[in-house]
Amino acid sequence: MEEVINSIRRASELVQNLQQDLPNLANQPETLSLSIDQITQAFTDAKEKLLLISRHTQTSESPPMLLHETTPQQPQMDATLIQEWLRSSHAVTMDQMFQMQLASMAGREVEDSERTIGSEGDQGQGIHASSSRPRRSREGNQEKKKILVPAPQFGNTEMPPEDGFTWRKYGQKEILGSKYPRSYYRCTHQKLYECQAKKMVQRLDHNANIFEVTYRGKHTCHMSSTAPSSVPPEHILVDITQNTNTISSQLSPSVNLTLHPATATAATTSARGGPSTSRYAGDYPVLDMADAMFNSGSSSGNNSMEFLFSPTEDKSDAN
DNA sequence: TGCATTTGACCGTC
DNA sequence: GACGGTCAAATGCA
Repeated sequence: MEEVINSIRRASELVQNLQQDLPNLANQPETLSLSIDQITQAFTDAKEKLLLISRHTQTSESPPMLLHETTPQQPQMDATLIQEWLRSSHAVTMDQMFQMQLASMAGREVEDSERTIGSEGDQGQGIHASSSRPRRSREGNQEKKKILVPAPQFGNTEMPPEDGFTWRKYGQKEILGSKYPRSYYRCTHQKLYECQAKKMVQRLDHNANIFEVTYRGKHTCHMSSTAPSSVPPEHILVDITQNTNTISSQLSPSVNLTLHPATATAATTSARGGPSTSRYAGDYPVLDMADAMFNSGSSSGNNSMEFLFSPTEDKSDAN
């Protein structure tokens, strides 16, 4: 543990040095980049050591545990951070993840106030004043789950990392007081499977590298036997439809993302590859892979590599 | 040809 | 009336 602390101290020192030298380094991008790399490396070292300690503790003291079943204490925060990092396909650096953590903590205040607003209840019950176009009532009391997701550094940085579902963009809106527009997505299979899941994506004003993603509604597209993914991502459905407050009060959603071995398969990309469309065969494949690597002794009893490369399911989309 | 994205307009809520 | 969420025609792409 001492090594971890030393690594963190070293990283902190580097950050302080960088802050002091920032005015001088502003014209030296290469030096600046090098400095950032050093900081990143220091934090990464600390994280890796923490991970090792965490693994050791977990295997020696307690049975494997689903992450969301743990209490949001410090070790859990670390695991969350690492998971977020893994989930972003290493597209963000570890120090960005720390930024995210800070941003997320700041976001709690927003969510607290939102909770108040959300609890006002649904007043619209599908009464449409207009006859020109049938419209759905606003789902005011629908459970929401707000999360912060790092923007990829490579590829399409306009979109947050894929989240295991396929989404179709149906709108974009400039939001008052926000620098960046909010994008609206619904499940690709909304019509086919009457899937009501939706999400809104918006960059944070103060940190364009982080997306605030708000999920609403349940994914029902996995319930059908003919559904595109044969395994219902139950853990995610639960997260979306419940515990809005609980989830919001924690660091990030990944705290609550149960790693379901049965859902893990290699990731595939859309044949059409639309920028906002993500198609994972399973859910959070990167997380699953990490789970396989780090928690291979889980209660499932499956060989971790077997579940990673399970040949059992062709999860290609029904599109 | 079919599906996804864009974008202006529409509509409900406050 | 302002704002946010949604619709749907137009457009793009493979």
